[in-house]
Amino acid sequence: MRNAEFDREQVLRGAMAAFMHKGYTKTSMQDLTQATGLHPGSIYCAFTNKRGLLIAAIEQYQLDRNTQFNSLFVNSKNVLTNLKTYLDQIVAECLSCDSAQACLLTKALNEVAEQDVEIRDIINQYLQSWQQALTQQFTSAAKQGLLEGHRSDEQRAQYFMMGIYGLRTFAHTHPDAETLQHLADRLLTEVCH
Amino acid sequence: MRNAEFDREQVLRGAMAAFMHKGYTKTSMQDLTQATGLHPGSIYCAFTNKRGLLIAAIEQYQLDRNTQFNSLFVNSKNVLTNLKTYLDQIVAECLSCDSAQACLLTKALNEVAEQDVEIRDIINQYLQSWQQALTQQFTSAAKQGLLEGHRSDEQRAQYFMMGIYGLRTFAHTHPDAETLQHLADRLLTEVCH
DNA sequence: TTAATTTTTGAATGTTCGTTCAAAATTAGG
DNA sequence: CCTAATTTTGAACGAACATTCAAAAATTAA
Repeated sequence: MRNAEFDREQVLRGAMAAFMHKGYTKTSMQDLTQATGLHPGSIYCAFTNKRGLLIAAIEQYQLDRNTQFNSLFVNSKNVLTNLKTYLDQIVAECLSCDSAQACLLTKALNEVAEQDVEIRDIINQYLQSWQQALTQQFTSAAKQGLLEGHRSDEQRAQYFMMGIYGLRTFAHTHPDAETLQHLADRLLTEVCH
Repeated sequence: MRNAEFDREQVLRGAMAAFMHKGYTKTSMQDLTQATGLHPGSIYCAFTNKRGLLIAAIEQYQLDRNTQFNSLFVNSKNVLTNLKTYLDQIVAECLSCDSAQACLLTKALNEVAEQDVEIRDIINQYLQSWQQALTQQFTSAAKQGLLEGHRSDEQRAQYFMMGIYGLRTFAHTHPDAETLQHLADRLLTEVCH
């Protein structure tokens, strides 16, 4: 008997970074051996193939994002303050120069989802659970009397997600703090009215 | 002497469809010979290489979109009515089953722009001219007294574009007419306030 | 009709890709 | 301290890839 030597999370974060930087198709196994520190055989032993490594990396990404999300919203602050902090984090991410600019879920959704139903379903499921988490926040905000208008919490969450998707794409052409921050602030204002 | 036999626009529309359907990297030259009806040698003769064909296809895409945009906005109707029609067209596009669901500009921006500065600059230029065209429409709308609030026309155009980007991504997970239409209507309402 | 020029054709090329596999290394249980 | 079980290693593999190129076909000008 023998246990695997590598740290699974560390390996997956390396793969995540590679996939986010180059995209799935353009990331070669050579890139992945370098990014993960694993030899080809080990990758195939642990993750079946390149596609399996992507799926595992997407899962890890979702876990990390979930942790980040929860740690932001478990406090007792005003929900709107938390939502603003959340958006500010995304704006900062869009402006950062490392390859975390893009969301791996939407990046993979754009690239492989049209060709691979199984991966699309996995990503859709993660995005759906993200939407539900956001909906809960708007429910809390409503209970705190922070929202105007008569839209459902789900509709607010959907509009919010649409805005974040758009913000990330827009950042490609306008990687400018002031512009992005203004759009983000506007989005938050709008979604609460 | 001899002129090329093929119809350039027809060839580029075929290439456009292939790139939109499979993405740049996953579209093989074999796919492209089939989509364009041209043999490899002819493609290389006319467009230098696969990358050159993408650039030409992107240019054609922008020309087609521009024509479509102008033909919608040259009429004398209420600008808001035109903007609504424009959004409705995009919603319908997102729901269509053919490979025109995605915008080739943003699709290529996501896939190759991080690795290819020249293509990124080309796409950014096209998106910028689209933003300017939208800004003009908001300027017209303001003159017609159709807008409330005190945001600049450019800011409205940017928010509008962000919304469209987001709508297209959101459509991947919610390919549902009612949901998308609601988001689009909300976007238009918001951008005018 | 001919000659010059250009495009078309599609097989061939070298490269890179994802994947495999048998041997070597490592570890845990008995 | 073995032995069985599992992982690691990295060279090797066939397939698929973008690209090339020389011969053939087609067009135009003379």
